[in-house]
Amino acid sequence: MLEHVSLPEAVGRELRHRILNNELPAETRLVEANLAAEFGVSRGTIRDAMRSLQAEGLIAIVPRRYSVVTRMSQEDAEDVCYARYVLENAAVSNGLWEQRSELVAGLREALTEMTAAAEANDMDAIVELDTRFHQLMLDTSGRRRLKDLWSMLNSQMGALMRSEIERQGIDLAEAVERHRVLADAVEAGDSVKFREALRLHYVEGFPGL
Amino acid sequence: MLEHVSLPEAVGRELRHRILNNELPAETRLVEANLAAEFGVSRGTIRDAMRSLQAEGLIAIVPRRYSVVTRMSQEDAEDVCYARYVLENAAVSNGLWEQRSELVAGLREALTEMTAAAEANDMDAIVELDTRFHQLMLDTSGRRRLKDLWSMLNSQMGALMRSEIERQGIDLAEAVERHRVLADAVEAGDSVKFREALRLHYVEGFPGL
DNA sequence: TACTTGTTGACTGTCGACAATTACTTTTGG
DNA sequence: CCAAAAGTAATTGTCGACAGTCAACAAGTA
Repeated sequence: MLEHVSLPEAVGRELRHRILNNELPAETRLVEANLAAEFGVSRGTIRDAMRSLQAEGLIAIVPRRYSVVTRMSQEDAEDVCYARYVLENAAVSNGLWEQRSELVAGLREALTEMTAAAEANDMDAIVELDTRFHQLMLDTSGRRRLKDLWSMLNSQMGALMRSEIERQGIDLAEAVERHRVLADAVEAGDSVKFREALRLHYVEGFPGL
Repeated sequence: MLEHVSLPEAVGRELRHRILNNELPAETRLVEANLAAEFGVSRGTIRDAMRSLQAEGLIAIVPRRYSVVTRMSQEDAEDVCYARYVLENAAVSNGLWEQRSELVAGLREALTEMTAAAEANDMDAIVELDTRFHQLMLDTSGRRRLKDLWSMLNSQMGALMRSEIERQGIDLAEAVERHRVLADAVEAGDSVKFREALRLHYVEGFPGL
């Protein structure tokens, strides 16, 4: 079954993709009329899409002025990672350890694909799989708001990971390994070990990958 | 200095107010054209405002169908409270205890006003002061994302408090007292006591007031 | 020169109209 | 009498145009 994708949503996806891939680097100004012409839609549609991106923290809208792609400072990076850490940490304190068998299966599958993506140096896949991996944990917690809030941060996290990886040339294999430690901790049902691994994942190893 | 209030923002405020005051009860359908006529603005403006309310979780927009005021279940209430608890708990673990003198002053002031509002049975003021009280703590933490996420939940929290207070006739004086315990814990610099008080505040005493 | 006061151009804010979609009602064929 | 099809009413989705706002520059004043 096909799902409806409204124009604003489609535009939003495209713009998000461009921002995350640095085709629209930080500080780039987004002019409604230009984008409208490029995509062949009305300005209202672009406007709508830009609101979403603003909510995700990818762009900043200065009323009556301009919209601009957000530049993330080192401090911002730390801030996003910390927030994500807090949410995930809280999520695993809730019902995760009871019904974790299927969760583990999902995590293992994601890990397998992630390993392959790391070998192929496929950045897109890595970022997407990282999202899936962590989201699985949030889903299992059954806390809807925690998951919603986490999702809000996700785009910013994606932007962060890409830029960090490209800039500092992070070792993808090591990143995958860190996820494996998390999955191991979940499988072992060791919440203390898990928390420590999560802390390392986000607070120490920087871009949370 | 004056600040600009765009039409969508003004409309959003009014609608938010109506929802929080149950003038627009849960399940009410919001029809763009009707609201546009009532406020004397265009439908696009209403649309914009409704997007904000959706982001705040106050209404649900079903694409191409309708928009409807959200009904919160008991489960939702618990869920929102828990998320708020998680965020505040994390916030106080960061830099709050170092520079807490001015924070305490702010909390005390809010408490004083809250006491007066409770005696006057002024619901609007109570809800607003509760927001201020808790936001002060978030602000002091210096973690921007935690604060942003917390803000997202705030409207839902307001809706919750009102409905709970009206339904169950919660003792306002006791609610104020619980805030006082929190302020005391901050002043004493006792993080253990604070955490416990916060847990009681949200997880036990229900609508987090 | 420094400081204020138009003026201009580029852009966003807002609007009313039309198109598309959905839900509801009526008709039609068995 | 019922089910499928066709038609209709209600509502959202999208658009192009015009009005409002701001930054930057030009012109005028001491």
